[in-house]
Amino acid sequence: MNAKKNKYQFEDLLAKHHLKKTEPRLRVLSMLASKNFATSQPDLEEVMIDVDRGTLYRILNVFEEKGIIHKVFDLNGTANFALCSSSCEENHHHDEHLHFNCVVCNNVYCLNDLDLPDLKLPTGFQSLNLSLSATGICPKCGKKAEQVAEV
Amino acid sequence: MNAKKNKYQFEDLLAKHHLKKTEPRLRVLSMLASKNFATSQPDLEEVMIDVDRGTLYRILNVFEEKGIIHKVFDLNGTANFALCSSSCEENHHHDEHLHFNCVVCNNVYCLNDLDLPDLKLPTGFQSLNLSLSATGICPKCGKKAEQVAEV
DNA sequence: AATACAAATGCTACAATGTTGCATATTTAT
DNA sequence: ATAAATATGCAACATTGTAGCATTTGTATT
Repeated sequence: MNAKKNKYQFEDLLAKHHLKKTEPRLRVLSMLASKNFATSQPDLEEVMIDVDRGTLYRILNVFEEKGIIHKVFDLNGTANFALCSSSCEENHHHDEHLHFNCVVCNNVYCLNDLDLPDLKLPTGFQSLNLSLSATGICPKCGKKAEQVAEV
Repeated sequence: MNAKKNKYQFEDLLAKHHLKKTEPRLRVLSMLASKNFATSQPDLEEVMIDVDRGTLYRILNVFEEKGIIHKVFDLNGTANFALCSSSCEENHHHDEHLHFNCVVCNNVYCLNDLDLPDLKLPTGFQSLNLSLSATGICPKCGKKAEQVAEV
C-alpha cells in the first residue's frame, strides 16, 4: 500500500528523479500517500500553511512532469493529485484506471486494476491514453446516508 | 445532426424547460450546436462580446441543470459544454459516451454510441454515471502534423 | 569542513475563471 | 395593456492558475 511508503522511500523517489530533497516535497509526498483519494492543492494548503502557494504549485507540477503523481479533475473542475503507480514514466503516464468521483464529498478515488475495453475510435482519432471515470456515491458517504435514514 | 437544429427547435427546447426565450440563450444554443466539439465559456465570450459574462455563466448553469447541455473539463481543467443527446433528463444525464481530449488543440469531442463495459466496482461504491475519456490527437491536428512533416 | 553552483523557496503581483447581489429590463400570462 | 415572474447587465469579489525575481538551501566538489 502507498501508505506504507516511508520517509526513505520518498527520499529515494526524489533522488531517482534528480529532485532535491526538501521538506515541502517530502511533506507533499507523505500527505498524498496517506490518503486513498486524490488531493487538491487547496486541501494541501490547509495543512501546509507555512508553505507558499506558488511553491506548492511548482512542486505538484514537477511531480506530475516526472511521473510521480497524476492529476485528475474533480466535479468542480479543480485539479486533484494522487501518487502514480510505479509503472508511470516521465511524460508517459499509465493511469488507465477508474476515477470515481463522489457527488457527496467530491473526493476522487483512484480504483486501479481494471480491464479497459478495446475501443474502436472513429477514423483519424489517435488515442494516447484512456481513462474511465464514474460519478456516484463513495462507501463513506453511502454509510452516512444509511445512518441518517435510520434515525 | 445537431447542426441541423434550427431556430424553432431551440425555442421549443427552451419552452419545454420553462425557460424564457431570450436572445443570449438562443445564441448559446446555436453556437453549441454548430460545433462538433465542446465549447468553453471563454470561447463563447469571444463571439458573444455583447453578452455579460455573468449572464453567460448563468445560462450555461441552467442549461446544465435542465439537462440541455453537459459539462466536461478539458486538459486544462476548464469547463466545456456540449449539447446533450435528447435522452438526457433533468438532474439525470445520460452522457455515457467517450470524451476525446486533443492534446494539441485542447478541444473535447463527444463521441457517442459506444459500448461501455460492465464494470464491477469495489464494494460500497455506488455508480450513477460512467464516462470514458481519452487523450490523444484529433483528426484535424493529425492532418496538420502530417503536412508539416512533408515540408 | 568549506565553498560554489544549481536548484528550490518565498514573496509579490497578476491573469483567468467561478460566483453572487442587486437594480433594471424583458418576457409571458392575464 | 398591465403585472408578475424571470433574465440581464453591472459590479464586485473569491478561487485557482501562473510567472519574475531576490534570497535561501541542497549537494557535488574540493
